[in-house]
Amino acid sequence: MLSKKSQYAFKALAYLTEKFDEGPVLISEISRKKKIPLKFLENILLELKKADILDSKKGKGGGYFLKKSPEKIKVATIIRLVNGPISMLPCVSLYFYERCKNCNEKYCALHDLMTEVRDATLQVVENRTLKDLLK
Amino acid sequence: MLSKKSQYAFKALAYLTEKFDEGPVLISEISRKKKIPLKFLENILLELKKADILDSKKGKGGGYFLKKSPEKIKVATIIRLVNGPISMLPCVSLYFYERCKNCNEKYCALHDLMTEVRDATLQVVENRTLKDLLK
DNA sequence: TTAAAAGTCCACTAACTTGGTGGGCTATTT
DNA sequence: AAATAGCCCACCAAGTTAGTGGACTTTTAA
Repeated sequence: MLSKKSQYAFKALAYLTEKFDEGPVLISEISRKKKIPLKFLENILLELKKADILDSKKGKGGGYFLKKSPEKIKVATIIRLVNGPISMLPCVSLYFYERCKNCNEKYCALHDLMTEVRDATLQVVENRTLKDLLK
Repeated sequence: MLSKKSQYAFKALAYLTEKFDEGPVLISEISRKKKIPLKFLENILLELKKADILDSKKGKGGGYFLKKSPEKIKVATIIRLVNGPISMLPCVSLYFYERCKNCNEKYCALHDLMTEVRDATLQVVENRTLKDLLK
């Protein structure tokens, strides 16, 4: 399951996607409109900024905004960033790979099955962007 | 990600699938062969028994065994039982559904996207059984 | 030049989950 | 009755999640 943090991140990003042409948006505005605890949202947006998804401006007229256009930001990227691995096992993860002890990957049926699951999931999240979060 | 508990459960079930025709298998044997902490495994097997996946016999010659034949036990069932929801959001879960506040399901794009992910995942795990964990 | 606006950073916390462990009890077989 | 093997209860340490509080820095505009 996605953490609440991830859900907040998606809500905030959807909002910033809506407002993409309107310049910086206040944290407090996002917090109010999307009902996300202000300080928690602050942390989330900062993290997204450090990951080069968002940029910000300080002082009057400041706020947060998407660094790239919404159709260039994949849903998969956001999940990995805020939520962590998409795969069900470390040994089938592309971005968070860890070798599994007591399981020879070459002959492990669970490994193969979870690779299929991973690919089915990626088929969706790698081909959807923030733009698809709008209707 | 699947918890260690889930990974242990799958390893144990794979072992019991191998030994399906050979009568009850000792917890201690599974623990030894699959390198799963004994007491932890005890809890897991008991839980699987209570969920009607396994059955057991006490006393000499006792142990655990699959209650149904391996090809009748779906991977999806085990995941839901030991790990929890397969969906990424409660509001798209079939077995652990919870309404989401601040998100009108009728018009929520994230909801739709996560429904797609869910279906892609189910396509795999609903159509594989314990038998497929063997090679 | 200074006050207000707005993001940045650090540190702390309560509650929950995960991955166990220990010890005794109960049922079954020989 | 003794040995075997699962059942059950309760507890624990470490990590994660979902926050909160407070001070600091940068930018803008009066």
